Amino acid sequence: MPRPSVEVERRKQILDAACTVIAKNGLQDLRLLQVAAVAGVSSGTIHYYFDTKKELINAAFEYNFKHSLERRKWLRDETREPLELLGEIVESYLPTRGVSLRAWRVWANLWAEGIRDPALRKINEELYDQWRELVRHTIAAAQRAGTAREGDPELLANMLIGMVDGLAMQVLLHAKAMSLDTMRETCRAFIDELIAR
Amino acid sequence: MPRPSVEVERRKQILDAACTVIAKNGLQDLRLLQVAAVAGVSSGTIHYYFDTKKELINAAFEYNFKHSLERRKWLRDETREPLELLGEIVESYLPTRGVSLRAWRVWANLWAEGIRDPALRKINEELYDQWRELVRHTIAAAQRAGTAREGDPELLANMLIGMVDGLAMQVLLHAKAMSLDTMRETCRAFIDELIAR
Amino acid sequence: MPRPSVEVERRKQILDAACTVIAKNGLQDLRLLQVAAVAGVSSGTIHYYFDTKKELINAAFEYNFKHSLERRKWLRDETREPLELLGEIVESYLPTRGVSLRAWRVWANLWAEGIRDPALRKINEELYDQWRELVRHTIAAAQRAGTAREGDPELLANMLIGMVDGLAMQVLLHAKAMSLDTMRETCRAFIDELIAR
Amino acid sequence: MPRPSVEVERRKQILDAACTVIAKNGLQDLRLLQVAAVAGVSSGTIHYYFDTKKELINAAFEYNFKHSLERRKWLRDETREPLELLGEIVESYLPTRGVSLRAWRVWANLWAEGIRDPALRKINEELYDQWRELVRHTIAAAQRAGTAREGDPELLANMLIGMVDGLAMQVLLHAKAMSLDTMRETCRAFIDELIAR
DNA sequence: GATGAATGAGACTTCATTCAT
DNA sequence: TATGAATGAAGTCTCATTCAT
Repeated sequence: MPRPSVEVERRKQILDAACTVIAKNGLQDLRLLQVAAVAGVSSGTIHYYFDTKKELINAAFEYNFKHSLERRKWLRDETREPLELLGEIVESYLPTRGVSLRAWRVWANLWAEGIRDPALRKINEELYDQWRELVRHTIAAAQRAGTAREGDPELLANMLIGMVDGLAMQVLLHAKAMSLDTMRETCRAFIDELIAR
Repeated sequence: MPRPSVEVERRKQILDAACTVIAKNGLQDLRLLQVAAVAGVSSGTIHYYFDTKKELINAAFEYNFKHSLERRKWLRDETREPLELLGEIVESYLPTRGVSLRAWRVWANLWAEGIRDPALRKINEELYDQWRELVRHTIAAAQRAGTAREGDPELLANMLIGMVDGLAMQVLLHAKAMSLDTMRETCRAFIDELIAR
Repeated sequence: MPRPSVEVERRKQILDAACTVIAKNGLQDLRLLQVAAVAGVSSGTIHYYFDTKKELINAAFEYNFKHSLERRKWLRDETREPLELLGEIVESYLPTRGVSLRAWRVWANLWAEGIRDPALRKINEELYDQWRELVRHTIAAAQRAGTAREGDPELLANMLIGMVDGLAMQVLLHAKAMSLDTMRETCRAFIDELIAR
Repeated sequence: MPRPSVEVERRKQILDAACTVIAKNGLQDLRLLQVAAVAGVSSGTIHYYFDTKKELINAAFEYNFKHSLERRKWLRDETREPLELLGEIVESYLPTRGVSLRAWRVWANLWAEGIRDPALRKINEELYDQWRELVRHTIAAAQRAGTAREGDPELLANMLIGMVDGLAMQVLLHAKAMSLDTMRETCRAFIDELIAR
């Protein structure tokens, strides 16, 4: 009596555990036994759902990506004031506590590994495209609404996204000169002083 | 009869090989035998100079960092026109071919690993501090020279550095929407349109 | 479905193989691969049951000790004539062929290693205590039975045990002046001429 | 200009260091680099004097043996009262502090290793023969002097030597029931009560 | 669906030995 | 004589993967 829901649920459970372990130990020190322990299953079960370690890892990166999109659905809100929305978009991308921090740490591993792995590059590109399109669209809306200056919205979007990504790495690395607050203020200033009219 | 130059030279040789392998294979797939092969020494020699793999890796990251500074000494040139110099600073940080690309790839691995390793965080911080100070100082000089608008130079420096770091990751990952040229134009635009008067 | 007997059985199998290899090669030249080969398992299986080589070795010494006790249970026989029993106790401790010889060789390695390892010292002490108590008790019984002279039974026990241990080493080392037979006669003489009335 | 005395001296220095390391670490954990360090020479020098590690070890055992004889020359004293001398012979073989303790620890390693190595067996046999002959001769002298009972002096010598060897091992292993004092008393009692008239 | 005992390839590391100096 | 940098064979240990249950 196959119960597909069980399989789907168990997969999620394992992938979530994998993300937790990647965030905590890095890809370098990811052990399937530890993923199994965190997921509360046996090592055999991991292989029942994923043929190889590589497959699990890539699926975990994909899971982390999908999860990020899911969490940010509400940012596609055409009724909000664009510039205000832009602020919230950035806010939602800050490496704060909890889920967002775990996601960023997983992402840092994807970047390092993606240099060599086309599958991971594809995942990165998907998120990057969506994230850039969202920002670009919101800036364009602000320009139409007259709250943002003229200027190529795609160019501005790339600036802002690059800034968020680069500063986030410094926050993750606990650079003294780049705390979470400083990052927030820096991004805010970019919006308020260089994008806003 | 001590041959001090031999030890120093051999260390460099091994560290350089390690950087090459990190850039090519990532930390994940770094094998000491491959480092040995690239360096043209035996595996025993690696351990003669470095007690453990971890020690070698950290020393390689340090080497990569010191090497980067060395290569950019000439950017501290007080006689140049500041805004022009700022352009060259950014240009020198682009992940172009050869040495710069290798350095960036090594750096991406340091970022992923540095989340857990305080020693690597320290290396990151040192480079970040120097890089930020250089950019801040150059922007301030441009403001004094009247070629840059008013505005907190530290804030602007953080924006620019974040941007470079974040966009560089996308270039390294071959994101279709962020080629090396697009990155260059984006950074140039930030300087020309938002920093310059 | 747990198969508890499998784990216990496999452990014994490995420990027995370890004793065989220690007796044959000494601790010095004990190779895990050889233990694995003798046990008929893979090297991985050794590590599945014992985290480190050291742990295996100590467990093997413990196993050798427990095994020795097991083999000599029958010597605690209150119905036997004490002096005759004493003779058989000594006889059972002679480094003759087979099991006893292997046990003695393992024991010689424990002695050399125990100088530094408290865990091994403890094992030595346990056997020594039991062995001394058995001899002391038997001598006392002989005295009560009137077949042995007066004299502190503990002192006599220590003399006899020391003698057995020291002479056994010479037998193991094939000293020309101390064959197995000479050892037997020497110990017998001690019992017959110096303990017996 | 060859100065043979230098070579001889250096050899002794290395052999003495080897004994110290064997006593401290056991054969198991003897490292040539550590012997070199204790001897105050380089690892290369060790190999200048000894072709292989095995050769050094065997020479060290030989050195330890010769050293023991040297230290006990004075025990061959025909003018002393035999029974008293016997007591001093035994006393000189107790594993007390300092030199004697080191010698015993080295010896314990020789025993364990000698089971397999004929060269070491030979060293053991030489000491054992001399030691037995000395004890036998002294007991015989006491019998002739009328201070010892009748009885085969070789048999009694073997008993006493076995006892000393066996008890010494327990002292080396810090067995609670066999302290140095208890060993001394046990051996004394054997002489006073079972050998002496 | 799930387990976990067992495997074995492969990695890091050690260390006796060599040899140019 | 003596050094110590360099070697590389060999060993321990790890861990993804398999498979009988």
